[in-house]
Amino acid sequence: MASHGARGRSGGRPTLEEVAARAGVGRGTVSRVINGSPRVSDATRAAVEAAVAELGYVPNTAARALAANRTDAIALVVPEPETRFFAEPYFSDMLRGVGAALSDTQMQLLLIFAGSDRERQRLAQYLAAHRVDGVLLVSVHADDPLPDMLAQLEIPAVISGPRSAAETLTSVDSDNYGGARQAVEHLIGRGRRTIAHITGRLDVYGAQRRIDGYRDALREAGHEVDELLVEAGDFSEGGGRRAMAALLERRPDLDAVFAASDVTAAGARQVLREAGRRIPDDVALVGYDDSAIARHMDPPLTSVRQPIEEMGHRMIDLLLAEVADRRPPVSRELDRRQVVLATELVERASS
Amino acid sequence: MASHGARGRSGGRPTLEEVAARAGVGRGTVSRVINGSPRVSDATRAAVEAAVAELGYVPNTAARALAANRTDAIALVVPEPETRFFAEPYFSDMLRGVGAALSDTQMQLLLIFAGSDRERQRLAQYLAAHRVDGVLLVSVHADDPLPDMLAQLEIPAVISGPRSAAETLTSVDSDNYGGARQAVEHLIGRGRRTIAHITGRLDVYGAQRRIDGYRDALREAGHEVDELLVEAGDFSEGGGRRAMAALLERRPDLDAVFAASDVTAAGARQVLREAGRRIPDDVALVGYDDSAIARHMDPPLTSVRQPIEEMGHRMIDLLLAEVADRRPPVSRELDRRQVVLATELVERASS
DNA sequence: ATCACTTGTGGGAGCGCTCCCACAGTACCT
DNA sequence: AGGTACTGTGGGAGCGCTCCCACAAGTGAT
Repeated sequence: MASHGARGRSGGRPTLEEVAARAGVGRGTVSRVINGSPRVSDATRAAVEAAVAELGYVPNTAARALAANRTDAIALVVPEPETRFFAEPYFSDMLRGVGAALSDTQMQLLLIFAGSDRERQRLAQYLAAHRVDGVLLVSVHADDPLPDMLAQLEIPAVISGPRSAAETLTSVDSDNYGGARQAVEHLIGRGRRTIAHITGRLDVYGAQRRIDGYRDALREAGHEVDELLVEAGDFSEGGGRRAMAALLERRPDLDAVFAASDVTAAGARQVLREAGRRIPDDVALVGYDDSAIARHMDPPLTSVRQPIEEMGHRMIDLLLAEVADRRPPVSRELDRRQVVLATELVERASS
Repeated sequence: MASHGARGRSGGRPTLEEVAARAGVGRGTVSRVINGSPRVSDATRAAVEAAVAELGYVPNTAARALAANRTDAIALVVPEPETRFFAEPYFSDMLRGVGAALSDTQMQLLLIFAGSDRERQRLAQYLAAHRVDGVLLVSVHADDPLPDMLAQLEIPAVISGPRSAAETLTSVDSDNYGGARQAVEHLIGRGRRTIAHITGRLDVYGAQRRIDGYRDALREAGHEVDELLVEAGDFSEGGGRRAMAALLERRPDLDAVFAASDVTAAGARQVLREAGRRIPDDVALVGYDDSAIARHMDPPLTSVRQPIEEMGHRMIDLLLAEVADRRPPVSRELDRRQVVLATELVERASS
């Protein structure tokens, strides 16, 4: 029944106090040096830094968090049932950007899954406990209560993909409207006349914007918009199959399909093949996301690339700025609270 | 120049003390209830729980961490340059299992990237600061100093994929040897005679085990092992292309290829196509990982599925057990410190 | 009746830091 | 000479918890 381990024993990790003693200064001064305060003389700073190095001092995060009421951590909240989300390359790319942006800072990244009800409840606890300084929200649906909860708790948050045109949270998104236009204009440029669209989930704002882009591109090119050429999908492969089948039934004369995701396009491709349509000879196909699937599809899929990695980077930048500012939740210049990044069409053999 | 916000103000989040006052008990008693100590009478427990509910009390993590010298957090360390790693479905699946296992606990998940030197240095600081209770190590190379560092700091750690047969850390892995055998036996069963192997990175233990499995399967079937049929890859697509080209040059008569990853197989497939070989008619192709790419390849790729999600789950279970045990770093039963999970061959049109 | 445990409880001490007030020292005005 | 301001510094108080000691009350043996 021996007691509690190395707790409190000397020989453990050095504390601020010990560094102070070693450097022959007070506790406050060491704290100032550690935190980069300018109000320290050069000589003192050097002495403290030497002591820190000699002792191998590393600040105790918990103590700092308790005293300063901040955590130096942000959370990336994944509200999807994990299954859906991870299958997409979206996540990996986003994480890459987030990681890159974070590696310049002292911030830690917490990954929080909020798919199931139990997980969401735990998340609510985390947030209530202010266990993180800020939150990154990805892939949120229109009716998700999470954003409002964050606003109420006054926790800085940045969302990828606004829930609507009236999004109140700071958001970073790619230009879904412009991306869709690029895709459709490309198809028109290739001489396609009857261009169908398989949409994403209709409760996702970005999917709506892609529909808008699709319509406007057709209109401006002088094509009429036939609603029989638009079929709802859900970003999934199965959805792509179902939608493609419906479209072929309604408009067997179609000669191009713009799908709201690469996975959707993969589903559509299967149905087109089975129906004996050649790609791109009979039907041109364009996807969205420029995922690994697009490169490996047969034929390789033309796709709209979103700068997801950069989006992750920008989200972090904005979030850290909000965390740092803290005070003015309203007053700040509202200019760049809604960032929209350009997309790029990657042309491959499918169109 | 107003001062520091809501610090210390009443109306903030309730503390243990306030809950105690409300329930008419002492601080210690509330702490006991919160932490599920059995040494509390039922009546008192009920009173405290009521107070907790009424006040919406949530424990302050930082204070708890400081007082108890634990963090209730574990880190998932990704030592690869992020680029490589995330491209693989491996990561997503692993994360899914980890997330699932974690959602039953109070533990948080920290994601730490340790690709660049700066990141590695930060990681060392984290660990030195004991910012996490345990560490999950994925995808570690043979010469990585990380595991030893963890051992020295006495931080519980579990590694996915042992670095060698003599791995000292607790590890969870899939049966690379058996998986390779499955693949090769399958090809032999299909009547293939001249089966090549494109290996993974040779400094990865799992890749070595796959080579062993490949060789043994051939031997036991009475085939001779021709080293001209083995070419080193590196798990990447480019590596697959290079290796395939080399193999075709050396042994143009080959009629099957077992690639150490799906991505490698994708590279090999391109070269085979360009060389005019039909899959599977002329050359059968089998990959490893059963990733999304396998399903979407043309033809769909036969592949060895690893239960990566389950691996993530098991890793967490083992890690939490180590964290909970704490004391006996040596004495514990050593039986299941090296867990190996079975693989499964997913047959598709490529073989 | 006394002793020896056990069970449940209260509250002091202390975890390692940040914040801030106090104050010595110096510089520059009136 | 006195005032005012600023710079650099030390250290008290306190963040919200856990750990543990002390102790009251109950239980059963002697």
